[in-house]
Amino acid sequence: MTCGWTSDTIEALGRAGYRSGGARRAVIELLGRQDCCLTAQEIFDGLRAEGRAVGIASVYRVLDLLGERGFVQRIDVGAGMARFEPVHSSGEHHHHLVCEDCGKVEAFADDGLERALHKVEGSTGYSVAGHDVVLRGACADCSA
Amino acid sequence: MTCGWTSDTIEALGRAGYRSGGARRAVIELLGRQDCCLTAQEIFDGLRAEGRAVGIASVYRVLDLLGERGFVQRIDVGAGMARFEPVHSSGEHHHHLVCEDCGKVEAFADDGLERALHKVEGSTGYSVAGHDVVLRGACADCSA
DNA sequence: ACCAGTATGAGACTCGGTATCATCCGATCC
DNA sequence: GGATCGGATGATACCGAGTCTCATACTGGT
Repeated sequence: MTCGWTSDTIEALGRAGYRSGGARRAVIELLGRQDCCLTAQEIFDGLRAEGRAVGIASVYRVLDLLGERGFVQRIDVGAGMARFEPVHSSGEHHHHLVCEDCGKVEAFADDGLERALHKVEGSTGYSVAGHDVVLRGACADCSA
Repeated sequence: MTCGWTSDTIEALGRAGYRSGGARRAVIELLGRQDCCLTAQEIFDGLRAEGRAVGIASVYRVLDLLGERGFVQRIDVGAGMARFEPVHSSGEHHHHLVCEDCGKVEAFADDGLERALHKVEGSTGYSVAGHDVVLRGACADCSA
């Protein structure tokens, strides 16, 4: 899971002429260890917890850069703050379920849905770069 | 388009025991005249432009109430602010295309997509209350 | 080791959204 | 119609996510 993304990303940025400062590497390594989306604040806290004192501004800077370059995806589940997650080069790709009670966010993937989205995207008149799907509801725990 | 929603909503709130103050009615009437989503700020400005000096707090209060009751849907297209639009009782329902260049937001609807979503929703383990789909890309004008 | 220029972190700042509170006004009772 | 009660309203203080700025630290090349 973590395997390739972290090193691929660091390498690709290196090739693109970016210097490898400590903060950028730390954020990328932490992101590479995740399997679902994190908020900027969670990344900041996670790094502090590891004893790596990055500035919040650097976290946003790195996320911005990675977003531009397509290495992370920005996700908006509507809680007033953005979430970020690694984009794996395999093209594998998922969407999110949000529990409106406890705030939990989970991932799901569905081929039928992707096909339907792809079909729609061709007929919009936009050149569509990406899509987000968020299902809102109550998770198994909360609906009990 | 505007037809039923405005009066339906005002009536339903009346039946639910809410008093019909001027600000609430003004917000509902303005929303009823729209065919796509507005930000709270746009609603606020729109009402000021009409000479109806509502407070921004009232706009949010009304949107909150209408959201709870299912009369408006809150939409997050990721520009750092929420958008709101009327939910028509017909069940008719659409999603959004966002131009990442100019920020324009448009609506689209697709039955195949709805079917695919519905199918996924049954298999998640969540009791899904709703879904949002956002397609991001460049509109016809901007991609030219 | 030196230099040029990028990366970083602290903190000020912006702005969407929320909370508070005194005042207003609509509905009801008389 | 007028008094009264309680919800509705608007101004404003406040909060917090995210951005901007700038002095300093560090990287990579020489």
